Amino acid sequence: MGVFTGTHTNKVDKKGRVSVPKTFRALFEREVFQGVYVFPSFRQPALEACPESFMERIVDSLEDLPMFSDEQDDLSIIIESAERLAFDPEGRVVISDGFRDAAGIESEIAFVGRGRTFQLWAPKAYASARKPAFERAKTRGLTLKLRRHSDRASDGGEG
Amino acid sequence: MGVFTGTHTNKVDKKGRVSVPKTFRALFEREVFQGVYVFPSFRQPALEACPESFMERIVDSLEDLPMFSDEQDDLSIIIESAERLAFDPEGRVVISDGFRDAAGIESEIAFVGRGRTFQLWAPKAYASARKPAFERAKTRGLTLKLRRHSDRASDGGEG
DNA sequence: AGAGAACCCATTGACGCCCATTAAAACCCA
DNA sequence: TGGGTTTTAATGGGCGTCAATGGGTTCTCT
Repeated sequence: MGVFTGTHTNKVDKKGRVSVPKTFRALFEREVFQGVYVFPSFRQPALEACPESFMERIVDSLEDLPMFSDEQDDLSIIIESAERLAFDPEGRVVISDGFRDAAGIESEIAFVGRGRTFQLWAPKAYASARKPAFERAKTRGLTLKLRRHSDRASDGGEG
Repeated sequence: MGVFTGTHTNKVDKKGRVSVPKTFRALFEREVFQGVYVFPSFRQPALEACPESFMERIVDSLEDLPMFSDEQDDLSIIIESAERLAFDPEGRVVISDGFRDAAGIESEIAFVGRGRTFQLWAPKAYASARKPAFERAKTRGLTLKLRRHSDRASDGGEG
């Protein structure tokens, strides 16, 4: 299946195009739509990105919230603001001016793997946001309870 | 299935390549991706390494935490900093400059088995980190409660 | 017709692939 | 059990391919 990992920095050209890293593009092979869905993060000065199948998962999850509830209303902004960007023949996408401004992106974009999704950052902003996160992980001694081996993604239940 | 055990030291060449011990590589036979995922440890001056299946397990475990939560954000640094390194035809991988610096690695790398994962150390650093750990285990009389036999991670069992 | 978008082509530099060599462990037979 | 042989892992370096990049051209829609 594969996951988005690592941080890869590529250049934005005059036309606003940027190459999506090959290792990321490889995870789109089984997607019907060859391109990414992008929307602004409301927690960080960055953009969130994912394949179409994951966007559908978000939509489904939103449907689990009560219809007409404040929560559903608010979170729906993800869908409302999401742009659908197709790859060009060389595997590039065009980031709109509005999105670049929102993330403070200028001449370079850092693609940050997040597992089933990834983020787009201005390299500097990412560096300054990541450092404290690493420190927190170190000093607070963060731990992660691993799923048991067989406990596959099947949404079954937790151990 | 097999586990990563023991400590094996190999040389790093001018290109930053290092041979992954054959006994370790043998445990990748059933993996789709022939290579390792590597990320800096935030507990020790070393690098953590694992097969893709284990990295997916980490991703799945992170998904058990709420999307957009602080906790998920902080722990995601594992995935964000993880590099995906493919084996070359001779079973070597390239360790980036950044990673070598982070672990103080120069001309040699010690591969340290950790069961389902393994670590990469500068041999000297490993030697000096291991001694006190062994002493602690001895003096504190550490014990381990074993899982019951059948309590397998029922991932299909062995062929 | 003009603007914007999608496509095509050329360049280059890093990385993956291939071959040759060395070192060592496993094997075989006396 | 020892010596000799064979296989295989580890190492080193040269070369080709492809991902990333930049620019130019065609197409489309208003």
